[in-house]
Amino acid sequence: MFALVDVNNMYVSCERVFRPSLVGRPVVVLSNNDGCAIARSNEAKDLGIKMAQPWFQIRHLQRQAGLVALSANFELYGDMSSRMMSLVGEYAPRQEVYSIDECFLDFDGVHGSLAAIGGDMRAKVLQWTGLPTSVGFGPTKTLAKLANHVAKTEDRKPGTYARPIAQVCDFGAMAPEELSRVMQLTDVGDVWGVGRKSSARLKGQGIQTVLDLVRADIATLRSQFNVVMEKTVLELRGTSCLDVDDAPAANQQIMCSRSFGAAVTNLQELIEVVSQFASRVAEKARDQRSVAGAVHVFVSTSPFRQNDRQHSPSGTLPLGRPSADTRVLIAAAVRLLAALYRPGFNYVKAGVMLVELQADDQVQGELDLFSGMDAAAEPSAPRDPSKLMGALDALNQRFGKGAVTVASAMRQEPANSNNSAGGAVQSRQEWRSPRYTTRLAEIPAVRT
DNA sequence: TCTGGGGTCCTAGGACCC
DNA sequence: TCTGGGGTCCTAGGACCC
Repeated sequence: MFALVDVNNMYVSCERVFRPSLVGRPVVVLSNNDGCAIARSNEAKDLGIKMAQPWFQIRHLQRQAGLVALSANFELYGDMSSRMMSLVGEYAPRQEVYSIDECFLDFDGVHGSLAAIGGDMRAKVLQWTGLPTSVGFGPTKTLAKLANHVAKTEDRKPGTYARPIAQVCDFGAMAPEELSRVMQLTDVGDVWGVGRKSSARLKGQGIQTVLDLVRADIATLRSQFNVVMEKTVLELRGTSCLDVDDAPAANQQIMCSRSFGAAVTNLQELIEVVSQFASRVAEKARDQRSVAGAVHVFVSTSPFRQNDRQHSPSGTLPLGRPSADTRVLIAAAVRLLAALYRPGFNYVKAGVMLVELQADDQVQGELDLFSGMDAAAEPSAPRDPSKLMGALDALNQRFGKGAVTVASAMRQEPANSNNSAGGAVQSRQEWRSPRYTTRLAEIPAVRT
């Protein structure tokens, strides 16, 4: 039996832990540039705010409906997440952390009432972290996901399923006819793995509900869609195709990209920001002990600025030898950028991606053809990049992000503020809360 | 004025091989 | 006029997830 545990409205719930006055009010958390709503409280959902809806379309609700907007505080959410995950992980032999706010648990071989265990989990996470969670159990991951969805829906809109569903929803303990009824009352698009496109196509064929999908002909679906759809249907029927993955492999790609606070046309500013991104992906690569075989860079104008000429080039540069050295990756990224850049365009976004990643201890060796030859002919490759980069990471760990950085990732001209990363490229973040749990200086004060 | 930032997997089609 | 029959590998693009 599998469980899916997730935090209700994760980012908003994290904020409410430290600002209880936000409980009961419509709250949204905004994306990096205060651009869109990426998390919504139930009250905000009730106002009709959609996921990823642009802020300028809903800002009037501040006055009209008392909507509160907060800038994303990922440092806080990440820390709250690891607290929640470690608590929940105690309950089952295997745990797969699936995203920042949810995990699968494998309860194979665990005895006792799952509903009781689930209730205990929720109570403990709530008491120890302040975060509200939902729990779903099912004989497959897809069913556990669905059970979780059902529990959450019932919590938010009681009566949806005619007969009440417990706060912890266990499909394993449900009579078959009751499970069918629940499936009949659930939209096919709510199934894990059925996205917008597939949902529309399925509905075009008369498959509206989860029950319709379960009863559809699997061979036909396989030929019309793909193996993913086939597995989804098998899982909904109780045949487990997906296992809990408690030792996920290292990422195959590492990306850092961002929209700018304002459009940028100047190459020098782009070089700075691309250098910062390259520096960040280099850190991430070293963190998972990988080296990259190639660097990919893109910049783009805004499709929303209809009067602007559009230009969104991208390119990939293979590295002679795989590397996670910040200097090597910045140099490659900047070279690419210079080749992609055209003057006169309003760029609003850029990104750096590392691809062809491999484990840093499995890099193919090289025959040193230069040894004994003209030393000046050899490219000035770093002698022992790992040592220097290790020191860099240690310093930044101890003294805070950005304490030591490569010069090209810094502002080239005196910044007009005391923030070294200022300028047009700087993200807007008007309403970010303190990083209560990860910075001593921002720890909440308790009055006595 | 103002529109997120990460990732994964699958498939089709082209290049290339013998 | 008539033009084989297998394979593999790579890439771009699409769909999906949160």
